Amino acid sequence: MLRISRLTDYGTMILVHLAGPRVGLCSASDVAAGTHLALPTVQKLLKKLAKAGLISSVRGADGGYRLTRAPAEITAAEILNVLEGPVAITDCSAEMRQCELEPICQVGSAWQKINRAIRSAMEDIRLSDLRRPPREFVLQDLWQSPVANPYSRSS
Amino acid sequence: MLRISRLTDYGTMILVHLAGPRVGLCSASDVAAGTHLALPTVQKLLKKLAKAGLISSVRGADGGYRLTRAPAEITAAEILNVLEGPVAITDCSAEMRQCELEPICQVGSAWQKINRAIRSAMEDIRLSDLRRPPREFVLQDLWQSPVANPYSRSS
DNA sequence: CTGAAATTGGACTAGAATGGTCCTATTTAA
DNA sequence: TTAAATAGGACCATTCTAGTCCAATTTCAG
Repeated sequence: MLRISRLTDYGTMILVHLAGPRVGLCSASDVAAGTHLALPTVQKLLKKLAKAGLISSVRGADGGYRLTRAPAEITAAEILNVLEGPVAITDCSAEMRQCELEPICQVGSAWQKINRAIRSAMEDIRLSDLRRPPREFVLQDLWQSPVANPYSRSS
Repeated sequence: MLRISRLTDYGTMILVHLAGPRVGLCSASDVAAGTHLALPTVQKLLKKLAKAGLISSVRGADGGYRLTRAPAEITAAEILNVLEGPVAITDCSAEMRQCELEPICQVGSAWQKINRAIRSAMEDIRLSDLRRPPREFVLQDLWQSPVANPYSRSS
């Protein structure tokens, strides 16, 4: 169905939480409470995000996590890349080598083309755009057809 | 990894084959031979494509399949839709109802935005664009005896 | 020094999804 | 009537995913 995994969605929620207005150093428990996700899952994802350098960690008592960059400096493409792996529509487009079917397969490089389109769409969206607007606003805005979101950066 | 399934890739290869220059009614065996995919897999996919109306079928001896429309009239979005299901980055964006986390989840409608970007990128690409430019020596290969297919297990 | 609160790194498992095959019924040309 | 096709599923092995848990390490506070 061409979808991201649930963990990627969770990871994004976590990043959004860490990008919150007055959030400093957050422990895993803080994040779990803030996002309503299960603690073990949050721990796992925080480790992954830290390893990838999107967030930094402080160990020991009173430790926690925080973003390494401002929310406006982090693109959706980056987030997907970390949580989901590189965007690669097909096996063929994933690897640098050409697949063994290459002399046979009649499908050209269009998948790559689609790939790039997706990637560039996601590079236009920042973590700061992912924060949902205040509640009243959402209620009237959420189910509209392809109209620009007033809160997004590049519209 | 945000990728389409292998079957979707195969299905696209099949459509590309049916969109070939002087291809009329093709039996499943013809398609299997032309694409070097395993016959049962091809049969399964042809049935699916026929059911979705992308191709039409003729039953009985000398039956087969053919495209219902010209290759330039079929978009990649449509193909993905049939083979992979609707493009829906997250569960939230898949269904018309709002998810239960809606009052809690801070992630806004940006996934929908990414969704639309992907969809529109794919509506700009037609089946006719997916055909790779003809290469004489390659086309000859298509009529040779089946070559070991790295994707299929038996025979 | 000791204990509590954290992160780190990985192992483990149940369940779902995927890819692939096969079987039976039906249709149609020769 | 027979052979060559499609139609519609059933079935299974394997992989992937989501979620949990454990043992080790680090650090702050008394």
